[in-house]
Amino acid sequence: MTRLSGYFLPTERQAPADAEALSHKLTVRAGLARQVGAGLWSWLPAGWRVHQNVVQIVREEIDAAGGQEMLMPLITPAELWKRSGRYAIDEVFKFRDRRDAELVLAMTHEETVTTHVANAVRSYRDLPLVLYHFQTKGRDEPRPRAGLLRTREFIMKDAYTFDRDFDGLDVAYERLAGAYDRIFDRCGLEWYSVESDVGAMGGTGAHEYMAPCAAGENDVALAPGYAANVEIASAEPRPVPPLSGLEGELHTPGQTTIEAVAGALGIDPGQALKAFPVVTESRGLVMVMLRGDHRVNEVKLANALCESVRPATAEELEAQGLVAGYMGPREGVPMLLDDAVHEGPWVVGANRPDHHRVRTVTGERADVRTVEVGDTVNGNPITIEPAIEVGNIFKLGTRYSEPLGATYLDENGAEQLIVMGSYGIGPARITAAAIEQYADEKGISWPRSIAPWDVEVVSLGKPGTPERAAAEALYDELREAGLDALLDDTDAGTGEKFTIAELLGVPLRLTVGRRSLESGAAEAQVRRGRVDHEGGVPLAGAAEAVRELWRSLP
RNA sequence: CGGGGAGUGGCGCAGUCUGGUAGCGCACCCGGCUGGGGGCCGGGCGGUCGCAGGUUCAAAUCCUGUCUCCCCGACCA
Repeated sequence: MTRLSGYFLPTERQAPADAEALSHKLTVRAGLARQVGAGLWSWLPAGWRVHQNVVQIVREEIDAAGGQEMLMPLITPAELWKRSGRYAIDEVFKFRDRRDAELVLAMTHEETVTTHVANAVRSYRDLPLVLYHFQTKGRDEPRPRAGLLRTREFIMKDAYTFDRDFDGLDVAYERLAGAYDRIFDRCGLEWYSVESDVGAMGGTGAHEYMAPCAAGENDVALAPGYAANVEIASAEPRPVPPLSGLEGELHTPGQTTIEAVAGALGIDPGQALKAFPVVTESRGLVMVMLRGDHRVNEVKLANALCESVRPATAEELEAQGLVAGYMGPREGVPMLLDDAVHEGPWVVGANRPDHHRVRTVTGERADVRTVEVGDTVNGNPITIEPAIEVGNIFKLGTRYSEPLGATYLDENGAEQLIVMGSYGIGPARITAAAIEQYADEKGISWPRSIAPWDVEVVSLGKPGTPERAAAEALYDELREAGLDALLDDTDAGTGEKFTIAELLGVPLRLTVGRRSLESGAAEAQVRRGRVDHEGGVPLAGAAEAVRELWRSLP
């Protein structure tokens, strides 16, 4: 029973001055959520309805995939995190209780759930398992941003699978991936899954579920049949003609950038090589060489070298006789060539001021560049677009079962490590993504599956009038028919009611006023596209017509 | 963490440079009109200027310190 009079829906005509992202502005303007502190938000009643709708869809699909819902605490002993090795992560909220015991706000629940499984599971007969919960996560983000998009406290659905071996994990992973597909479809999002980086976590496979939108924090490379996070994407580079007409030493005074060198020599930037000196713990200085028109991808580089990298310092360069602005291959400095760098010839730095030279290059090769627009995959040019990560699935393997001692006895009585997967979804991000993807200049346009209400009845009549009575009757009838209806029975003016209805974004709006009484029908407008439904819906026996119309909505 | 910006009624802002005791629009309350796109008229309530200290006869305004928030980047299971 929801009447707008008396409902806590504080709308704003203007967005907060510091809001940038569309979903941030609309979340506040439509009275869905309010900020408490940096990255800390309260859900207001209307917003919480949306969140709950998303949660219910997720719950149904994870249950259907064999999930068993439970609940683990937000506060956890630091000891667990020290054992798993995650205590050192900066984003972990750490604090102490009155007895000075160290505690942690869980950022996810691998440690906790694995401990339970380690204690309870003894035999291969106890596996497999899919356990999950919806629980608040604490993350001390260095930079919360964009309203609900990146917060320091948020509810996540995190699921964990426990299997006897990697084959079992693959099966569970595929089943959960199928559930994820259905979840995002049902939520009405435009989405795709992309391969993602597993590097630091030591997993064996991972996908991210991305909802494209302007406020997205991730860049995704797309081509027909291909989607990958730019962090790890691979593609064929734009071809460049072989270098010709130049050889030997080149005088390039003051030309310290590829653009300057290419401009002065009249060559394509892709015919010169760029040097990117990095330092790793085990290798020391490594000279990464890329085509001049390409950029280093540090995630791919770190993955290729199997260790973290940092840029070399000026002192380290000098010690090797490398000259900033004119760096090139040099005796005694190991080189790593990007895959796009063939043997040559190339224009490269000569390692002395104001000089480049032409030469061929050889060395270890790896794909370490960032893809860019103009590259191709299977002959198709790629595009790159921003997206919100709304979910991720990850083959953890034994990353947690090993340190936390989660093992079982197999058929032969031999102790084996349990093989795990983890699967996260952020309902708040789904909510924000839906706003981002479908909002127009008037406000939000919810997918019907997650909308705070199914239908909004705008009553234009004053209390006591026949128009108002008709609106009330319609509202009652819709509710009795099982539709989730919102009645605007406030004494606001007509324009204000319509404006707020469009801001709030309920998928179907029915208007009952004088005209309705004359025609015997309530006007119906579909929020998506603001399309008037021809003839409206009859006031007599409206529920059936409304239900049918509602079913046809996006 | 680096760079930039901002804290003045619920929201959006002006006032700060050039100290003189706080103002505008919207919202809100009361009355009336209006009643199909945040309508109109009239009358009201509400802030001590993020916080602390200092200078001064006098501080939103000048000085010092501090807290908070936002944006870009770094970072980000």
